[in-house]
Amino acid sequence: MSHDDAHPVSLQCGDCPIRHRAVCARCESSELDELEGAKYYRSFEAGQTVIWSGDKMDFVASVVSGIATLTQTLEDGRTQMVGLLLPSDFVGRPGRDRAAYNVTATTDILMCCFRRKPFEEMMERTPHIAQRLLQMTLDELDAAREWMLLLGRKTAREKIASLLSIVARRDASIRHRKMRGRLSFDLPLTREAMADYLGLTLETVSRQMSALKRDGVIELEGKRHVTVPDMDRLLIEAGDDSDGGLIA
Amino acid sequence: MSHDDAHPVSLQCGDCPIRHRAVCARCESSELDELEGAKYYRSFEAGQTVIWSGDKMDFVASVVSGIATLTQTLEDGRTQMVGLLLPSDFVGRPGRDRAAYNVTATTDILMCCFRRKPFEEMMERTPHIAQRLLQMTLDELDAAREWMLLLGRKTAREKIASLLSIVARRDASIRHRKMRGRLSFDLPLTREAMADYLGLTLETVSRQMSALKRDGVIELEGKRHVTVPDMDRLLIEAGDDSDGGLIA
DNA sequence: ACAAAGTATTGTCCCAAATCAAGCAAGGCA
DNA sequence: TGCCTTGCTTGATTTGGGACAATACTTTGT
Repeated sequence: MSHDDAHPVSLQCGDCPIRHRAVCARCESSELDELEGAKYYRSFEAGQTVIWSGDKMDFVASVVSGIATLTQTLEDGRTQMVGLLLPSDFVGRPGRDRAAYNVTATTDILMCCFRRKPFEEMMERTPHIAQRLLQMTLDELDAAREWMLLLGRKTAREKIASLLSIVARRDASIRHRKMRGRLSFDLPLTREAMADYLGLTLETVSRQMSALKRDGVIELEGKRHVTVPDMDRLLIEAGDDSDGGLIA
Repeated sequence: MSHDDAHPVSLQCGDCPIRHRAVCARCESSELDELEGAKYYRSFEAGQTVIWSGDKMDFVASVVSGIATLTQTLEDGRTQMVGLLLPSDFVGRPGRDRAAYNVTATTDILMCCFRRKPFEEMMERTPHIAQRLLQMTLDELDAAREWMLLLGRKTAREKIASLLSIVARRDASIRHRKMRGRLSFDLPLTREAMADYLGLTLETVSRQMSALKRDGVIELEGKRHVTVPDMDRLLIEAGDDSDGGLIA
């Protein structure tokens, strides 16, 4: 499938950094023991394709660390990102044996995998897994619908501002900072990936980034490090003043 | 909340037209008995709003008959439809007490409702409900992602052709016809609703409908009845030749 | 230190779709 | 019978962002 990392990683579930957010979040220690026995790790380097849409997919997985993207394409090459996979996100679908999307690592990534069949059987026996997966799927559905509003109705400038505020929010939540006043963070995406996510061309992304910088909404150090002097200002630029709660 | 229909409808779950597709699809007869006792029906007239986004929502429901839309709006009025609710589709989210979207009846509609709290408790006890809801939610997530590709990357003409082929597919599946050659169906949406679904203006929808008619891709009798002389041709116009499998 | 590849910015041109603006057909109802 | 309203179509005009192209900047390898 893909050239996996050679180093066999080994982690105890109890020490796992995504223990409390992933699909196993609700499991009790006995249930965790069973997962512990069935899991295996795979890692991919930045840029590698994890799975091609349409390929046979005999496993499901949780992202442990790193970032990956979920994309769909039209046969003439037009590409749309349909999901951003962050640590604790789930990949694959129980009950389906072929991948529906391309999955690509944008940073080095570590995934905690289970063979699909055993996982499906375990889900039948273990409501805690199914319950958590339902919750995660409902959250993703909400995120997808929020994104539909962005893709269908927002201007290029609003799209960029929305993406920046989402990345800012995620960063703030990981680092336990509050979403007010000045804050800065790294963009984990290239301009092209941003374009694929927002339904724009990379040139338009570049132009709008420059425009937001010119207007003082953001400051840039290098290409990837963004500082937002006034978060409220950015949220107004994003259009959906209220909350805009995407991706936790 | 809204002026419900005065006629108290009563149906046996065993005779329910959506019995095999709704959230209760996997339930056994004992489980069905419990649902039978807790359910109640509500109906809404075409055009009525079922729920406003942000409103308190103390029930969940299945659409029994009729069609409703799920929409999101920006405060300046821009509107994006994020889901089309057909018979057997589920409304509301266990574990959340406020509606995230506007729900509007586009035809007269009948819904099978459950108070939220009892439903949540029942879900804990009844894996069959949770399993089915997970399956339905995963399907909706796939549909939402397919729609993201449409909104982000398709042209107006492709968007219209995609919508028509989806409605045609659904109609064919209900009437047990195959999706080949000549077939015709009613559009359950106004031009404005189509525009909100496709991220276009209603003028563009109208123009592209006319263009597809002029080019012989579709024929129109009145505004709402569409005949497709050659389904394959329409699928090619939709851009995603392969399958394009949205909404079952 | 230089080449080569990948990533980003900027400029020019142009078109698809939005916007603004009538006009038409079909009910509903007074 | 004529007046509204609602839903739809069509036309004229503007514009946001796409397409294509040239030019930087930044890594990485040799």
